[in-house]
Amino acid sequence: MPPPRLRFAPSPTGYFHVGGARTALYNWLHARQHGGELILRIEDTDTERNKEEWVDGILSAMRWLGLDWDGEPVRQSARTAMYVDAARRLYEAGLAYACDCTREQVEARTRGNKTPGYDGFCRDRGLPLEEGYALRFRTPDTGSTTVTDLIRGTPTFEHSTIEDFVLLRSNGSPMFILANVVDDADLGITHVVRGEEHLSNTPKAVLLWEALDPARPLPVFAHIPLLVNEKRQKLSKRRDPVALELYRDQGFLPEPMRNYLALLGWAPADGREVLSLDELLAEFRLEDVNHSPAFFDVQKLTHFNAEYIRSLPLAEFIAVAQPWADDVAGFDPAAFTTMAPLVQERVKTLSEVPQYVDFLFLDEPVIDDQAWASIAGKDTSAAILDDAIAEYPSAPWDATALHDLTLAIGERHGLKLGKAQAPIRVAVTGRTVGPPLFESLVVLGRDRTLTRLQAARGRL
RNA sequence: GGCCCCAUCGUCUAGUGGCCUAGGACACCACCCUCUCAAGGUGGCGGCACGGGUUCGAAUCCCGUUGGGGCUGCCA
Repeated sequence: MPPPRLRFAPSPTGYFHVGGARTALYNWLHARQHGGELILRIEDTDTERNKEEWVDGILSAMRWLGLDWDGEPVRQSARTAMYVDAARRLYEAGLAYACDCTREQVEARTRGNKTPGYDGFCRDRGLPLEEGYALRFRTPDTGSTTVTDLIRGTPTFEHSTIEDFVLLRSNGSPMFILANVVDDADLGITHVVRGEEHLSNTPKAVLLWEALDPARPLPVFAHIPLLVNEKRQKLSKRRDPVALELYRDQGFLPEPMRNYLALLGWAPADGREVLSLDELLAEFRLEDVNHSPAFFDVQKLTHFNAEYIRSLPLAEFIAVAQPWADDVAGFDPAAFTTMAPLVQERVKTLSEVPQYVDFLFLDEPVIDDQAWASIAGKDTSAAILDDAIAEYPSAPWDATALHDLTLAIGERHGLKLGKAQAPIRVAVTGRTVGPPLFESLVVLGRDRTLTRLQAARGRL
């Protein structure tokens, strides 16, 4: 079998969302695991809604995910002549006809019909193919078309339920279905892998494909289940906050995103969930993809992200996390490097990094109100701080010594270490949660620690 | 409304007629560990939408019902 040729065909009408990303991933996996090619085709035939910035967004999102493509992206807007030419051939062969009906006229005529859609009013009027007239495909009146789909089986559509659909708008520009089919044929596409929302349009595509070139074998179709929101509706660019870049900007890594997306609708034979790209490439099977829609669950994505972050070699974690910590005033790379291992095992997203280390860089910690209230309300807080202020100056400045010393201070006041460390943590970091305290104090230094303890004691 | 697709714990899934008293993961709860928080460990909660068939036997096959979704545009 010759290597397959796939295409990912997004339209630049909004930001690139996770549903598109998964479609791209499935296309990429199938192409690459069979030594085939992946064409990136920008479906920008709707000039009203397309924006160049969205095209850039698609390209950068693909690169971020690590999905490459072959050759230059194909721009449909640059291939209009080819679609119009195909339309003209259809018109001349009598397989399509010109139409001047307005939407209002069609609605007025067809109101109450059992089979909705265009009524074929212009079929035999012999209107010329020129500006001002739309071109419609002449759908067969009888018979049916069966779509052969790797995932769905063989859904059959009666021709009587398919209206004479528009190929060219009255301004002469091609519609999606025409451009789509002409391009798939011209580019030698062997597998059409796309979202299930296109399944209903596929018989039209098959009809068109056969009308254009009956000798050319049809591509293999694979309609993958939709990604849905919590209301089980198809993910929408406008409605749902699922832009890929949104996740990138929140500190999600591309690897866990890719891993999670692959598992939304597919699973390996055993129970593994963390799969490398190589493992996905080896084990993914398009024909094993699920049939039912999947909810995009940020909580599970977050879990994957945390797992990947923890599994990073320390140097790599520092490299990806540093830009986030760098935003904090007074950022100190050496101090950050020391704290990094303790931060790495705690953050679920990179955006959480600053809150674990900012106290090291700022002149004074930002004291969280709730955290302060939690120690201000306890009468032991002052005594703990007093003892620490008295004894820290002469203590060996290492984590073990500080641990033991603080443990002793706590016992003196009838507190376990968990309680005893609380006022010190809040005084020094401003928060009740954070990296291990005594390691933090070591990095902070004795002088700054004492200054903060005294400041907090004064505030009590 | 018409056409098409789909239906296992809250979520993602394993399951392709007997291995299922339905397995795993996320989330949630409890306990353990523990300087906070995580991580880790142990345990728990929780599901085959419903009704008919077929079969010695059904989550798995068939039919119907219900529910959800997609398409139905001179959007893609």
